[in-house]
Amino acid sequence: MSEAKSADSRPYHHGDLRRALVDAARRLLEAEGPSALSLRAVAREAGVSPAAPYHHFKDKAELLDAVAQEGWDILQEQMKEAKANDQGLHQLTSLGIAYVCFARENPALYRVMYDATRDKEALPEGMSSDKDSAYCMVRDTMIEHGADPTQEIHLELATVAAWCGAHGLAEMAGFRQFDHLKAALGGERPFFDAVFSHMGLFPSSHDDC
Amino acid sequence: MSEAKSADSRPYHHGDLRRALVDAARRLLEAEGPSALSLRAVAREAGVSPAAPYHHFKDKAELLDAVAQEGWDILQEQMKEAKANDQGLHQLTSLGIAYVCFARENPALYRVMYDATRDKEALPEGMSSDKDSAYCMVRDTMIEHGADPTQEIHLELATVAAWCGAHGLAEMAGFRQFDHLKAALGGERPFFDAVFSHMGLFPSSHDDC
DNA sequence: TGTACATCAGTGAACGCGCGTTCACTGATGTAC
DNA sequence: TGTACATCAGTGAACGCGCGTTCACTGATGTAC
Repeated sequence: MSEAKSADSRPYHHGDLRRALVDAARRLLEAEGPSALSLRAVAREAGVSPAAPYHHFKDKAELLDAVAQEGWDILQEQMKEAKANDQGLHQLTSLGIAYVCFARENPALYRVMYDATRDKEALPEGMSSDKDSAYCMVRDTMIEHGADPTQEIHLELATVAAWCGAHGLAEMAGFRQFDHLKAALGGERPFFDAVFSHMGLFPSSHDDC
Repeated sequence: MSEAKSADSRPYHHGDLRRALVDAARRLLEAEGPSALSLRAVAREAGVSPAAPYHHFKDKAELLDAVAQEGWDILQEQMKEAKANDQGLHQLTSLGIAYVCFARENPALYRVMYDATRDKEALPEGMSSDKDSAYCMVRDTMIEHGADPTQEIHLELATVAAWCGAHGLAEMAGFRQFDHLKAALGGERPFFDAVFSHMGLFPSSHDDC
């Protein structure tokens, strides 16, 4: 797992240690879980002394922020792709499935993404009012599919409701209790699809079959 | 905050240290957050030596389990009460609101309740198949209100969808981003109600006004 | 009623550990002349 | 083209800390006779 190279193969100066540290953090995260994510462990994983990260991050929290930020970037990228690969009413469900799949494939990263914001009492990056934030992508998709953009409160509530459903499913998806449902429905994605279709907001991709 | 009493006011034997430790843990939890919940801190808060808890719990995890268990008990109690105080279609929304309010009032406890199960890869207590589990309460309420109990998969999916929505909202409810929505709607409970009503599964208590 | 004794539930000191962070340092790099 | 020097990005040892857990202990309690 470790990226540490033998002493003579790596030059004294790293090149892009900041990048390497964030990568190391992500590797550690998925291999050992969020509780293993100490600054020292990240430095170790990157093959560097415990003091080295301080040339790139003010403190541990700043490193975690960078990791979380990258998580949101990737999630948004994957949602964008999912939306582009689908049309019509299914787009909203595709966004939801992309969201939940991301969380399933990167459970520890997903956790860090929310923890980083909870500690700061700030917004998760993905829910900011930036045009490309994941949150705005969901809201805009709703508008494209007929939600009335002038009914602001209604629109926001619908977006929040969808987001809550997706976040809830993302955190629950791993419970064993659902194994038989996944089996009965033919896999994880059909399971997600079916749960979304029961949420009212998300048209199921099977509704029109 | 500390329950420690002066040396001569507390007898050498505590009486019910197990109880006192769980209480101390809950106090610590809400005052300092989940990260402050060490075994030593709990013992300190209970006014007892760091070794004392080992006469009542095998290790730290077992204490945490007891705390989580108590959390589920309280949540289930509050949901039961909420259901009893409401009738008809609103019952489901009442359950949801009780759930989210509990999480809002005990955010750190709520976190521990889910963390304790994640670590064991087991089910959360509240989602067990016990007759009085919170999960079964939601499912049974759906049946009472017309869901077809013979369509097992459909019924389970609907319950899961509702649970996901509630969990998601429970974790999001504190974000500042929603302050203006809460204000516009007249408080937290109306906000929760409105989000639930956008989830399709939960009839809003305003739908028939 | 009094006493010996087993059991239970505490104490407090100690263990080894990994953590975040700081510090004086040094090796590599790039720029001015 | 060569050299002096400032700057940057690493090192490795050290700091103090709080943690979970163990250990030999001791004070209080309850029971048998």
